[in-house]
Amino acid sequence: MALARRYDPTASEPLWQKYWQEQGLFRSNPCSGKPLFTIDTPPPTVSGMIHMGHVFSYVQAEAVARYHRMRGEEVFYPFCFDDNGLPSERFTERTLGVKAHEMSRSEFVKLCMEVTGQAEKGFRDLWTRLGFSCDWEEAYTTISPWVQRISQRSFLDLLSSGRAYRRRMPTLWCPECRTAVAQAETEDRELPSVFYDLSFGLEGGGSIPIATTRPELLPACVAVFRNPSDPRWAHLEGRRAVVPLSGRTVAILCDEKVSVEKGSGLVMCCTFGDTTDISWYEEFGLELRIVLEKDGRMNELAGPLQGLSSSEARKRLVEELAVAGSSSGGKPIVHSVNVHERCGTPLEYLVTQQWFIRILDLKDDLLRRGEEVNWHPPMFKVRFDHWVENLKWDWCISRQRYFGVPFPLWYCAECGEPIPADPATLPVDPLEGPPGRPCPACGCEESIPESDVMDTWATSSLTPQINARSGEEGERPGFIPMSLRPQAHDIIRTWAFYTIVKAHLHGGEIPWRDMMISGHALNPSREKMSKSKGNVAGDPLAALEQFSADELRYWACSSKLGSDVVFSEEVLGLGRRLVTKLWNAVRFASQHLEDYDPSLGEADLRPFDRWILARASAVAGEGTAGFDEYEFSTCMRETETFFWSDICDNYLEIVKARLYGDDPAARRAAQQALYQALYTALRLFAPVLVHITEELYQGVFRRFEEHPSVHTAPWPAGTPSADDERLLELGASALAIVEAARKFKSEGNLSMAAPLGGMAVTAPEGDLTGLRGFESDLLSVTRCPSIEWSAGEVLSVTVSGSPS
RNA sequence: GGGCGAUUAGCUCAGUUGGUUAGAGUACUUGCUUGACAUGCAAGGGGUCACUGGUUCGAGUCCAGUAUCGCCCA
Repeated sequence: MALARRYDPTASEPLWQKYWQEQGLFRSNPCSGKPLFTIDTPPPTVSGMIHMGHVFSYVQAEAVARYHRMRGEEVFYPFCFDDNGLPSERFTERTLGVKAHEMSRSEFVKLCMEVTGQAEKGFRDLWTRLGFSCDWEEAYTTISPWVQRISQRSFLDLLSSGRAYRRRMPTLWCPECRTAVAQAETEDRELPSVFYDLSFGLEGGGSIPIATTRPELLPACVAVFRNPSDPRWAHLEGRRAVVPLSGRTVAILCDEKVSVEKGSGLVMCCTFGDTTDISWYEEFGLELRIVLEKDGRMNELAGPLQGLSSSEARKRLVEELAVAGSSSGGKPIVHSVNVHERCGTPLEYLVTQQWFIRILDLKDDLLRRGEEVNWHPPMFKVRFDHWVENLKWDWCISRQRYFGVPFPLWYCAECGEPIPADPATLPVDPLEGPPGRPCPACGCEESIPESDVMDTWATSSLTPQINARSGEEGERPGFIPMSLRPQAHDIIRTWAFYTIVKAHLHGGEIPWRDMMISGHALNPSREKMSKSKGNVAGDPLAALEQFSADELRYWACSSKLGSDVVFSEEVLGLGRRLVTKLWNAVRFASQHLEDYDPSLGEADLRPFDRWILARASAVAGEGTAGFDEYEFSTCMRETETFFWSDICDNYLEIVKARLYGDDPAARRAAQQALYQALYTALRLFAPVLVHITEELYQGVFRRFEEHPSVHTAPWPAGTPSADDERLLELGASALAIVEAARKFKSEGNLSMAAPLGGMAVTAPEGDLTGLRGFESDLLSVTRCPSIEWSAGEVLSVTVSGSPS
């Protein structure tokens, strides 16, 4: 069983991945009777971007899965892909250089399937190379028919319970993607703009200054507002303003929402420039003047500007206003603009007909659900709470797009009443045929299919129901709430939030008991990596050419849960160092374990042997406590110290004399403790350093153990006894004696192998007997002929050199 | 503007409920070819725990405020 002189991860890692796959070690078996630990893996969006951020958070969750498997739990750990939806569409458009609206829906969907299928293969290869223990038999994609069926059934349920409603109203609209979007899909960006000073006329003579960043919305202006407490404009009471160029007149109204400090204290209200405009429109019953079309271009209300994009229109209008003397120019500013997170395009507010899930009335319920979930680390619950408290819109779930789950709906051609699909026929695409039943309201036989598709989150918020096969053949009762949702903190407002919404609406429960929230991987300049910023460092596949999977995993698990971490080659180098050290230490130990007999008990163990086992126990206890709180880095740190410092630097050096010596009992005791200590360290490292630990397990430990893999071996339980506590104290004192000897040699520029003349040790009376038990090992490790013991207040050591 | 988090050795970070002299790795210095490993081993130097107040016998830790940075939401 001699191990090679060097470990070659490039050759070994794929072999073990293949071995696990062939052995089916990670297939979950619901009939095993073991306690279930179910993981609601968030299906990554298939948009062609695999980056270190994915590796970072998915590896952390994977290590947790391995830990629970070793704890003897039945781990359900599926993998999956969120392939439907806008990100995939944009990815397909980008990859193939096509535009969705330039072809039929079915043609485009076909292209999307091909492109995402390719990308999914890339993901799967990457996860395999990282040594993931997910159950590929449980893989699903959100576009697959049975997932669509669950998603459509969810919609029909919400429709019949009155939660889903359709309304024509101002909605967030992306002119680039030409679809409605939800509040969660927007983000604020600081963008440069110009604050223009316009001059409005007053009916009956005079003029008033109005500042705006959006002069192109002048044709949509329906009122002017002032703050009622602003004395400057009190004289405008009851008067009307004249809109420049067009000469239309609009009312001058009062509202507290007008900022007195900003601009001139007068603002124009256009339908719609922002959410304030929407609230004024609703509150004051203003006229609706829509000038922007769904593609972001001006319509006939804009007169000569018709057909121009809003930025072109702005330019032209500013020129015309200058000529007409209605604008005195503007000053450049930087302000925060609400943009679509997928494409960065500033959002418009258009009046369109959309489907919504009513959630604004559920804030209290949702906050309570958030309370029921265990958040790790807890601070992220605050982010969830704030999101819920600040919700402004019901959840808009309809998208004027193509590659998504269709609404299972038609509308009556006569009265417009929705005709839901028969649940038995799901999944359906209404574009492919009629509903097969008449209008429930008027009996009319003719129908118009709904051509919108659902928001991708409407489906991916159902991952617990998908994993539970809710309403499907092979339904898994009692699956919800699942044990764990691992995810990164950027998708709390989307994935976590929507999933909690759906679990609340469908089952009146929480989707999972625990959440573990990962941080982000940062590039070396400490910036969040994002493709749009072009600052992505460390492409995972490129990194796997340079570093082994275990090294990457070491990096991902070396920081506290939830904190953002720099992708650092330095930390990867530490991982490499540790893997090498593990290899060398176990290789050395294995040379002395040829004749190891595990059946010999612990009766002959010497104090240092008992000490290293007590340390193993203590470390296992801390590692276990860490993993139970999803703090994998605690386990890694403690185990690394135990392995490197206690086992390698101290214990191995101490027992070398016994291992090489000719006292069989002393040697057997060292073998016993060495084996147990290393086996414990190996298992504590196993969830993270998955390949090297398996290689060492198979090469050295397997012939003494019954488990086919280190990853199915039992997790070392740490239950230090009272005796252990005492041993740890005495061991620390004994090591202080070793340290004194080493210091003596180091200061004398001597080799550690140099012999000493002798040592005089003073120790507290109560420790003396215990310490003398360490004597023979102390003498051999320090190369010292004898120790003179005496009682004293505190431990002190005097070393004398060799007389030669 | 509101909120969350961070600030500890040159660098990257630990520091549990307040309790001796604040730790690790790395970098640095000086040694050591020690019967696994020089990707190693030993020893050493290096910190006003961001700042200002407060509570306490005692504060890196608790409280209030300030500054800088990051993130989330307006």
